[in-house]
Amino acid sequence: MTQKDRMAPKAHFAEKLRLAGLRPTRQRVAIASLLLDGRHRHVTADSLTEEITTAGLHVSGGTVYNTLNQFTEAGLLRRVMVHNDYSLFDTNTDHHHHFYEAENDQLFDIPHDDVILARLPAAPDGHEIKAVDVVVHIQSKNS
Amino acid sequence: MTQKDRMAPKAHFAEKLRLAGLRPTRQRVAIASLLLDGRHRHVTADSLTEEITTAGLHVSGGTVYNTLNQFTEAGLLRRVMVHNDYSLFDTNTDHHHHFYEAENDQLFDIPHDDVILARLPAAPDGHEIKAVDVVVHIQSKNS
DNA sequence: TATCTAGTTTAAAATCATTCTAAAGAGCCT
DNA sequence: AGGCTCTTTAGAATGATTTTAAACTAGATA
Repeated sequence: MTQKDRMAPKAHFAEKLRLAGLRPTRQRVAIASLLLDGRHRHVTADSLTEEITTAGLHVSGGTVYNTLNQFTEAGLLRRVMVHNDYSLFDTNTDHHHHFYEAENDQLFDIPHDDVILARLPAAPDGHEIKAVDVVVHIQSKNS
Repeated sequence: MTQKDRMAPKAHFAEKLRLAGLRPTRQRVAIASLLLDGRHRHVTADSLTEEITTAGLHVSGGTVYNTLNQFTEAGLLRRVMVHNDYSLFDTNTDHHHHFYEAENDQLFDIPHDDVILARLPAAPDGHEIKAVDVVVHIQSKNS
């Protein structure tokens, strides 16, 4: 992560979107510059809308949802499955796992090498493994 | 799994519910006898309602949801997180993992010893690990 | 640069799983 | 049986997400 990456201009994100097969519209570039700046975090449609508003911009609700789905499909974001109240997206698309604390609906990344899968099943006939998600459910000790 | 288990009478399920701290109402016993007969499968509120109807019974929608949640809380069922369109419940509460095929929204159990976690992270300070869920996402080879 | 067209955005309505509500019903203790 | 609390019920409400149809725009073409 270089200084240049963090300070990347709109053109940088437009290019990133083109490479992902997405037309770089004003809205998508705006969202990309908020989400794809290299910082690792977890967002929801709601929290992203807040960020957009805070940045003094406006993007319709439908577009926020569409964009999150398109970015995910394009591999720019990753959907994290921990509950089904609403969708969570991870700006870190590298292979990693999560801690999930249900009490406070909080999600934490698990440090890179802290999970080792010594054995995995073979995929069923005619199938191949696309990804392996490990979710470690935690709770505070005094509960 | 004995013949007796499979043919268990209502009284058996009523007792099971009592042990779980749930008053054995007509509806709960009916649902328990459908779901807790020892067969391992995955159900949704919708598929369960169908089963109930097929059995010639009727339980209101709200009660189906309540019951699934109560059974889960009591440890009689397990909630499986693979997508967030609707909730999936597993009648197998033993520790095991899953294959998930998004294309057809299909879930398969992973045979008991086919996943070995050789290393797990320590839970964050003040927390303890409650469960570890592994979901292996698969897709058909020709896609 | 003007024009065209397919892809996008928009606000609002629609969808759909799930939860809530208030009234009627049923366990279960005495 | 009487009574008290927990449950069930149908229907309304909720809330995240998707869809709609019309207005707009990126980008290619003339």
